[in-house]
Amino acid sequence: MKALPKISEAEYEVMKIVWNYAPISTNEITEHLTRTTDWSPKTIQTLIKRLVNKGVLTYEKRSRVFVYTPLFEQNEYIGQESRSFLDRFYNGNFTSMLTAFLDSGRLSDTEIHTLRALLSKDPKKGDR
Amino acid sequence: MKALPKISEAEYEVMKIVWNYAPISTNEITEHLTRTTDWSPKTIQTLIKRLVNKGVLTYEKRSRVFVYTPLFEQNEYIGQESRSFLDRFYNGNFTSMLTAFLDSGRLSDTEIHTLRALLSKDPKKGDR
DNA sequence: ATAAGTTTATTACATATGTAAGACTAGGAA
DNA sequence: TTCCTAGTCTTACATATGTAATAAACTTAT
Repeated sequence: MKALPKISEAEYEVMKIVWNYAPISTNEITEHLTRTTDWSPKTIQTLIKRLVNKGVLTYEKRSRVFVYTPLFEQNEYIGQESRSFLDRFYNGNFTSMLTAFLDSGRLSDTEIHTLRALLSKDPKKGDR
Repeated sequence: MKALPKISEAEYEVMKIVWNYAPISTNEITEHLTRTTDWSPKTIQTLIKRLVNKGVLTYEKRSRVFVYTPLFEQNEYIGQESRSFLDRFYNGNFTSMLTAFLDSGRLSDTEIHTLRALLSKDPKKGDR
């Protein structure tokens, strides 16, 4: 799996919308984002353009409007980011991260319970 | 807890050394980093300077050399980064992250076992 | 006291990012 | 067919980051 292009923080906000509603036009993206941010439509257009240049989005021209589609799944991207995050801060070790979270008391008893339940489920076949 | 300054990727490499060996001089930092990176000493000095400007490091002058000390703990910083990472990619929800990892088969059976053991330990008193 | 050398400070420059205005173009109305 | 306007493309500018060279300053040996 080759490395996916890096998506900046602002660009990622755009992508959240696109992943959710693709294929989607500039105007639709803008509508969504002006509700959650205070960005000018011009700014949003710049971000979309950059995402196209980076190879994150493609578009198709529908009469006078462009309609955008992502070139890879959100999950793929989140997976890549998660891996690099774990590498950077926990030596690539999920266990270290959990330990740190437990030690810092950032997980509620309920959450701990949920996590334990998740881990006790049957593993998927073919993992080994 | 106020937000800690943002540390860039290259700067973080410097900080890993400083957190490990502080108080530490420019030269010592440089020695460590030239072993693991191909950065010029000049580059490393720039990074150190920026860390001081950002309020990540202080220094003390020992005759002609500066000796640096971090202004906050690595754990604090990793905690902040972890929080913002979880927010950005998993809606602040640790459980979602674990689910994603389990689904993508990125955790070995052994690791799953370790995690479960961790979660079954007595919780620390005073958490609730 | 001064020169030499070591260490710190200033300046440099390209790319990335946040944020946006202005120029250009093509589809649709007249 | 022509013009208007919505929509896209180009340009802009400040800050951040990666990467470093050059200038200035301070210690210490002479």
